[in-house]
Amino acid sequence: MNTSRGVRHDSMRARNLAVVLGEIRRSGPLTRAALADLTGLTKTTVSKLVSDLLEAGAVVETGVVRDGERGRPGVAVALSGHRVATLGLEINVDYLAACVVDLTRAVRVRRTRPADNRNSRPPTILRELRDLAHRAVAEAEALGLRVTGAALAVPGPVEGGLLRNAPHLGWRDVRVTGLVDLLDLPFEVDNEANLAALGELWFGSGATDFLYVSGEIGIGAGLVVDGALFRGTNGQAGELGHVVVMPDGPGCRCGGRGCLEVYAGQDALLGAVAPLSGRVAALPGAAAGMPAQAASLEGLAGLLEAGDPAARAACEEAGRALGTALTSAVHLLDPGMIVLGGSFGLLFPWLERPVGDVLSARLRQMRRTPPRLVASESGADAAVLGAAGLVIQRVIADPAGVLGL
Amino acid sequence: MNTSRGVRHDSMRARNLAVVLGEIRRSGPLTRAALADLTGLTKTTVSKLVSDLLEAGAVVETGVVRDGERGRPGVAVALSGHRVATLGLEINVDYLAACVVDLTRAVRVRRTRPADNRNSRPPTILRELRDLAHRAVAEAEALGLRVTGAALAVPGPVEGGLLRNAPHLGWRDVRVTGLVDLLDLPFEVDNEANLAALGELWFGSGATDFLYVSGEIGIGAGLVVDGALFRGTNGQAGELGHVVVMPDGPGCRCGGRGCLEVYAGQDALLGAVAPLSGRVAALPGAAAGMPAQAASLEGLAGLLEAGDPAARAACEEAGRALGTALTSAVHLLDPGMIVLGGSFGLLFPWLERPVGDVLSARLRQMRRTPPRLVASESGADAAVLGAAGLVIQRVIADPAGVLGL
DNA sequence: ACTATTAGTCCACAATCTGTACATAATCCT
DNA sequence: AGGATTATGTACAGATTGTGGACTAATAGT
Repeated sequence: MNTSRGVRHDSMRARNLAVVLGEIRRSGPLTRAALADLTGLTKTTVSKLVSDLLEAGAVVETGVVRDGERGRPGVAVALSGHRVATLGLEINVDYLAACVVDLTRAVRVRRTRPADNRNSRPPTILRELRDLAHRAVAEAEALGLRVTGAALAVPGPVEGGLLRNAPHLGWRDVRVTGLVDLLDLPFEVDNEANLAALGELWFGSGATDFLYVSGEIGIGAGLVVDGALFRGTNGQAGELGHVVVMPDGPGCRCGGRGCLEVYAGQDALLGAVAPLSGRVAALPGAAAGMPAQAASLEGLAGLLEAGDPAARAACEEAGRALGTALTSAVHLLDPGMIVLGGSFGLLFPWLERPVGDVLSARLRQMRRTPPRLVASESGADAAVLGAAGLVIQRVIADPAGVLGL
Repeated sequence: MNTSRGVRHDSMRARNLAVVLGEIRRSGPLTRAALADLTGLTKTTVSKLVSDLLEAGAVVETGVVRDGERGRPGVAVALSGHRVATLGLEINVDYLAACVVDLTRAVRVRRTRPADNRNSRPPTILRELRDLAHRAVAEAEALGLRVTGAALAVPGPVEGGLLRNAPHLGWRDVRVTGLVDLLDLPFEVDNEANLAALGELWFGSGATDFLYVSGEIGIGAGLVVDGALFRGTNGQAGELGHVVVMPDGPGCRCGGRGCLEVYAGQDALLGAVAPLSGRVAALPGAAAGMPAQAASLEGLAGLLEAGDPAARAACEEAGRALGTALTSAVHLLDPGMIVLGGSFGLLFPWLERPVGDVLSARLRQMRRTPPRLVASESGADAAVLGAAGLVIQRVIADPAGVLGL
């Protein structure tokens, strides 16, 4: 627990700026009078705070609100997308990505670079990422945006700026904060599953309480409770992939046996239909030249569409394993909803029934209603977007500090 | 998400009172000068705040600090146990309990009343609990204490003042907030496992990051991260008892199969040595006239001490199941430590090895070190104490509101 | 004894929010 | 159409609370 600092005049003002900006963010364009109502501050105070935010370029007046009520109409104030922006970055197994998002969470710049990172050494990739980041920032500046911070998504658990273990990259204990110096920006790093969950929060359906299940090559999850990410004690919560499904099942690369990943990881899913790969290649969805993984996953989807019994059986088994692991997750984490993302989002039509069946059979008596099961609304870029969104959140939570008010 | 209110002068002051009081709580007796350093407030402000807290009876001056440094010695200020207190209550299967705790978290009044609540109807029990509470409050007042709030621990999940489902009491959807009117105090209700976790936090070893496992008749758990309880979306997180250990194992009363409770619940543990109950009764520990459950649990412990192979095998199996469920819990919740409480605390010597073996075998590769496994420091009264402590926390977090400053 | 150093208090001052008053701009009602 | 009503947003004086430097008090070192 950190030392809790007292409130002084300047921090009172800083807090009130954040409250006003946060309320504008949360409840769309609002008049000063409405803001005064919502925040409990007086109209006078709100006026002063809003005029500071206008000057800083954080908000804009969007025009007079004529709502049919009588009385003088107010002037609506909304977040401004013209000045403040943040940078999201991602290192994944087969690509690097960068994006710039403005204060309204509109995506302004997107750059992706395919790369087979399995065969590269960390310094090389970090150099490439830095180039990508610089180009994205330059592009944003050309649009008149000021990039105020950055965050990076990596496919593995992070502890103090150190990527602890990314088995699919073959990296262990790699320091990934070197970008800070060059970009000269506030910088954060976090697990891809965590940031993808935040991507779903801010760029998805609008739900504020859910467990986002990230089905990539490994399986991770990020829990969002009341709009905030739950990280656990060491920031390693949500490792759904190694929840025990069958205590004496087949061995897993984590050293355990019968983990979820053994039954529902991408290798397991694709391996189950491997004998059919000839057929997969012949399907129209499987274009030549694409990375092997993606082609195979699309191939699997194609087989499923075509009603292939082996593919359906593989999905059925993976789905039931996922349902079993999610049962434990629901009991322990108590999520408001379950969102299947990544490859599980793609395969949702074939996973929904087996997963849902297991969940409802096992949870029916304990809970009035088991959490709803839905497919992710955000796509493959959830993690980069979540990274940029995380920094936007920091700006909104402390406009005074970040924008120098 | 609630409307976030702006900060006004009075809430600034309220916050600063809380900051000062919180710092006194956290870092023991402190001089005003030390408080100014820690909070970032000036000596002047701290002096004024402290004098208000002194007047309200929240703190006392404990005397001059002569630390050998040169310069005028300061006067240490510490929490006062003389005026402010709170009430903790508990309904469990075989007893009712009440306790009064002062601001220093010293237990001032303790009352327990054995009762076989399995065979009673809610109104009867609630009436008895109210009597117990009134007697405890009267006793506290005789000590010069002012009881400012109360909390109640119940053996089942709570949603909005409603005890949803307490299978071992046979209660469903019972409203347990009726005590408020009579006591005329702020009042809260929560799950016994959650409050026992808080009991461990405030009355146990002093750790601030752990998963408290409550082995009662059912099995629950409460996660504490950085001194705060994690409750999940509906306050139902930590239901360790129904984490899946073996997907197609024996049926559980929750409607699932192979839940942890099936393998390590009290019924399972005692049932495994049931054929030996004749021997149990003959052991010195099992005095006649005690409630059946307690006698059996002690009996089991007696058999274990005596090296009984069947009892040891039962513990071994339960321990391995617990280890399996805890593996999933560690992956999902990322606790800093695991504390075994309730009957698991009692049986710790025989559980430690099997649980620890499973945990370290399954977690070794994923984590530098698996979370440490320890027995609870607090006893059977963890939940009542946690309830009273919860209200104390409320007072410390908002002295202005509670004490009327 | 004298000096340096630290604790705690006093008082004038500064920062910020509040509350009332007022100009402004709609709708409602006759 | 015109006045009454109602709501928005700003101005100005006032209230609350924290700040900062000066001042007194109490101790250790020289």
